[in-house]
Amino acid sequence: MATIKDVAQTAGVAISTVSLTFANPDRVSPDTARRVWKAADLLGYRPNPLAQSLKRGRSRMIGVLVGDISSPFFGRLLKAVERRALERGYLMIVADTDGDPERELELLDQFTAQRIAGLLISPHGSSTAYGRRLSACKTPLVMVDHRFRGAPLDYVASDTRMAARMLTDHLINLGHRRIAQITGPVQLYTAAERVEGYKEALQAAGLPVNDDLLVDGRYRDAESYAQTMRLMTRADRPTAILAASNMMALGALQALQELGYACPEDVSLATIDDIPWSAVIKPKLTMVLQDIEQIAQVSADYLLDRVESTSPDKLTPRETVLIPRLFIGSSTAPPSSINGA
Amino acid sequence: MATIKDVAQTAGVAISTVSLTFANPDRVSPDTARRVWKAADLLGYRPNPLAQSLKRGRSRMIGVLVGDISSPFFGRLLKAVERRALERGYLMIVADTDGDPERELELLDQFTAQRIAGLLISPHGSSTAYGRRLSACKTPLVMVDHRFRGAPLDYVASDTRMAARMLTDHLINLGHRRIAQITGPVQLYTAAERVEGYKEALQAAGLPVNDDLLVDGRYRDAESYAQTMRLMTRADRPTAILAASNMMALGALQALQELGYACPEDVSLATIDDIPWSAVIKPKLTMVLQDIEQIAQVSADYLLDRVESTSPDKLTPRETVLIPRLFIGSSTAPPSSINGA
DNA sequence: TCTTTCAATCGTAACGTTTCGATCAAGCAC
DNA sequence: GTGCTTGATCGAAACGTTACGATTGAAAGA
Repeated sequence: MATIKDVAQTAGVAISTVSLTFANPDRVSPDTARRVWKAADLLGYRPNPLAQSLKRGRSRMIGVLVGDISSPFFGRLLKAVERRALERGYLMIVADTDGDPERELELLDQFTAQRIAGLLISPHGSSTAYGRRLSACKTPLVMVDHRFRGAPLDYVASDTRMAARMLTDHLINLGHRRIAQITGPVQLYTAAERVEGYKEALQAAGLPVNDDLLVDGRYRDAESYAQTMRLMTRADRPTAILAASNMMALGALQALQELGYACPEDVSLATIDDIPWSAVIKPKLTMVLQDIEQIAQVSADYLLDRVESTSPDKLTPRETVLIPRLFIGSSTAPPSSINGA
Repeated sequence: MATIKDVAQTAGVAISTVSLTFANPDRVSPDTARRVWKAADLLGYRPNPLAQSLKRGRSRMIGVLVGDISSPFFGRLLKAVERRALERGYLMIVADTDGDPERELELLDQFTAQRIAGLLISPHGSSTAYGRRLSACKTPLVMVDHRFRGAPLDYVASDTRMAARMLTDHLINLGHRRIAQITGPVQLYTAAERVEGYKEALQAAGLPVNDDLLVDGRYRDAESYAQTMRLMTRADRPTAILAASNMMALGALQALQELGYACPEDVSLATIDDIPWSAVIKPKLTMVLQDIEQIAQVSADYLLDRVESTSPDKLTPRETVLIPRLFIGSSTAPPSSINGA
């Protein structure tokens, strides 16, 4: 591959002049610029990003660290982030943490060793040691979807507490009194928020909060399936279930079907997050939708703005919390008189 | 960050000795090695991958270039590839080509400029110029899922022709005679193969191949929806539909539902590729499953084997074509007497 | 005792950039 | 003609490694 040296030679100028021509064309004479460009063109010159990054101490790559690459949410997020980053001249390097904070920190180290320009992270840790590590990171960081409380970092997500609140309100309005939530792991920010939103709604309606009705589905379909099985075989089984994620909604739905409960006749089901194939799932699930592409674009822009800022750490943390949209499907209905409160 | 120089200083040895210690510990005295390791540990030294890559002319990253990051197939593939690559000490950089060959080649250039060690690619081009560009690439390449005919490159995928054949055979065995296929864009390898498998099955059964029954759904749900609408409103409508991808199966299913056709009573539907939420979709779709994790692991290994080989281009191209598995759901049944042939 | 050999270690030249201070010639005022 | 300014260009050092040839010093062979 042609190097800057070759270009300099064929253009008959010094290496530094070639470099200058690309960095700041106005500072060389029009004639020189033309000669340099012609030579570069002729040789098919492309600057070596490795050399550039080494010199500059920073590469034109952003890292993305998420809990599960293969989930539909992150799939769409990654796609949109990659597109936005590319538009702004950055490549994307991604890794899967499996939701494990240890792994996450190790990957964080690997990424920063690569001198990435910035990192989009969905943080899964909760310990203070973990928090220290996050805050100590010198490369720009933006939290997306999940958040670590107390870390003064940019944060982009949709209002997940409100999402839970909207769905719970909806179920209450339909007349439900025994509403269960299949939650995520509560040490996770989003999971905790969804519990909060749920409680808020109940309290606002003057309904008691019954901890028995909060079961941990670990954000996984299999766990949710099992929890739903347990939930629905209890004497005081709920008349409505709020699944805190789409995967868990599917687990729950499957359990209901296998137990022979009709939805929404016997039990209502509502969920957070869109399901790609929601159109063909019967019943059509009642859910709150997030604008994933919007989250992706805003977070990528936050990150790159910070990256390109002259004093990245002096920027005060920004936050965007998007309002989700309630979609009422056919999976929720008033409780039947047999089961109703 | 500590550099190799700092380590050398605190260990009281030359820089080159530190380098040698990490590269080939047996070639330094045990005492020196211990001192170097201690110093490195003390300073928290991590070699700068940018410097290493610049010197070596190759980085420890692999690129992945796919048509749609957000599709469930590639989501799972990426996850497994990333894991395997990481195990072998490589990071993954990924980009979305949107199925556009132009974009693909541009990205290929960007990736090779980064001196990636190797590239996993799902090639979407078909022109000879495109083929030349692929073959001219000096970094190791492995084709996955899609393939460019005639390029002497490693290739990993499941036997997609057989998949189509299996499903068509199944439908024929049930008694169907008018079987439509909603195909992908036929200039794509996988799409063409799926058509071939379908034709093979028909011919083997002595049935005529009717080109009217082959409609292009472009591997997209919306297109498939429209094509199904068209297909099912014809006088000689098919009694069975084979959708060449999961997305297209969903589009077709939705169209059927909206037209009021019961599946499988009025029309059978079968599809290629697993659907993550197949469990809760009614009816349970008859489909062929591919072992995506296996594809991912084999392709990553092919790529890294080639990367780490001393003469990568002398290795003869390897090929793994996995046998898919037929799952018979409840979406296929014998044709009803009214519509039957 | 004098070479020879060999393992251990070292110095240095790359890899391809960027950046900063130095140089140079031309234009201008005096 | 001298001194200044200014715009264009240049040379060289640096970024953090690797790898090769050179240099040790001590053990081994004659």
